[in-house]
Amino acid sequence: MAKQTATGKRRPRSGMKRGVLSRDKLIAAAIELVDDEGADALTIRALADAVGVTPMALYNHFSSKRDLLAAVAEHIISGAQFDGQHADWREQIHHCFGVVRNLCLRHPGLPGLLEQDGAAPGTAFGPMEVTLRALQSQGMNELDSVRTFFLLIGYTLSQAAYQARPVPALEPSEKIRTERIAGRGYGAVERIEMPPTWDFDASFAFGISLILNGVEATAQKSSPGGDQRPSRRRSARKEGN
Amino acid sequence: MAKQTATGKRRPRSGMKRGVLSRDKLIAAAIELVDDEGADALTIRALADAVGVTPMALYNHFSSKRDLLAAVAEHIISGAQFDGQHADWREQIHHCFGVVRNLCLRHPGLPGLLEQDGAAPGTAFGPMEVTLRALQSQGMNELDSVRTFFLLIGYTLSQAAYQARPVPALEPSEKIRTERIAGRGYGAVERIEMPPTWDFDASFAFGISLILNGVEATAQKSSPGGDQRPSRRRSARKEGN
DNA sequence: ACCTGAACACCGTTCAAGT
DNA sequence: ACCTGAACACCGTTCAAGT
Repeated sequence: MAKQTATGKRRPRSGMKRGVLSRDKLIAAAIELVDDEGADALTIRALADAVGVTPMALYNHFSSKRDLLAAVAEHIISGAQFDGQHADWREQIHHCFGVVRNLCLRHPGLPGLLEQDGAAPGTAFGPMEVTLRALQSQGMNELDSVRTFFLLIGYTLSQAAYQARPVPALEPSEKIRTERIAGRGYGAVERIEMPPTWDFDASFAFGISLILNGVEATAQKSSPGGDQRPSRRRSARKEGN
Repeated sequence: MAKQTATGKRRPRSGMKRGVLSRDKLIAAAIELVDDEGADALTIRALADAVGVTPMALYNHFSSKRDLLAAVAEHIISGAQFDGQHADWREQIHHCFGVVRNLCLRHPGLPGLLEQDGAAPGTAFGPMEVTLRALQSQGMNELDSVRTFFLLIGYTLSQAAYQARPVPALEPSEKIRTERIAGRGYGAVERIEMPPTWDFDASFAFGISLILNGVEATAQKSSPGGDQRPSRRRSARKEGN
């Protein structure tokens, strides 16, 4: 489980006196807290309480709460395998963001942690690597593959955050039903007949598929006519939209 | 500017004694606070201070902080025109989410408010209406158009939130450059040569276009071969991924 | 009906002190 | 090196009281 300190600062080089505390133990306790009671339950004081220690003791292991949050997020993510080894690039991306999503659902606090203060450092590099390889294997240029990665990760996190809300936040279908009364001039919204319960899995799969269809369509639009440089596959630099 | 009280509870039916306070004034002050100092600066106490009153006085106008946040979000959104009256459905959607995005950039606290506690009630109905109409005009069924709406709104909010961070949170390009050293086995990530500054506008336009390309491609995939019901255009119910 | 004042149960963090 | 204890400057909210 490799001791990679996110800050890289004060790694205890010898065998730490007698592990009453320690970064790893604190992170484990923090994850338990988040999983059981939500991201808001992870406070310095609550964590100190959970491990039977004074709040200030934590500052020997984390320089701030932000540092703690980043460490928790990184620990959760570092255990995941985003590369599904699929031959098909579409399956590869589907797998990758399925893993991201499952991580978020298993640890409901994760999206909140990632959005916090920009507490995700090298954290997103795993999914990014898989995505860039998959897209560039289809001939997409660097800039556009990074943009597409942001599209995929943004969508995935926002949907997972929505689904994993502490109080289920009204499922979309019920939300619509409840508020529909107030709707004025919202014909299309009022006309909707939603299923009794929202199928988040199917909805997410649909969204990713649609994006991947968009990738294929976008590639077809830019390549057949205007591929000026015939040599390497890393051509097609610009092209806004 | 219509007196629509979000809660619908205690609307002061007569002309309010002498408007020292009032929901509208408080909302205006709250927006100013959020715009100037970020979403975190909007606290009950700070708002009370800004209008020269005791914190508890606010509870005569809002039942809780959540209620206040919802009112602020709704006021910001209610002033926007999401329907650009474009004939082309793609332009229509582009305009709609461009407006959402501009709202978020002009009021940096907005994405935070919307993600909060599910504080967006009928708030999303404007963009939803425009999107559903546009998509259904292309023959997309109800379920899929709602799913696509969630894709569009999720992407838009996540990108705007990222861009509008209090401290610019490291632009993507710089983030990559800074962290690249630590990257192990992230070949594609390390190989990236990003432009000196990230063009958020172009990136967003690319993302929306890609999604719309995906909409067209998805429609083509489901209609030509397998349209079992020839009658109405609201066919093609299922089709997972 | 609207506002004040004191208080409660929380936060993250600093500082000085112990061992 | 690691932990404690008291304190500071904050939160949202309740409760009792004023007008």
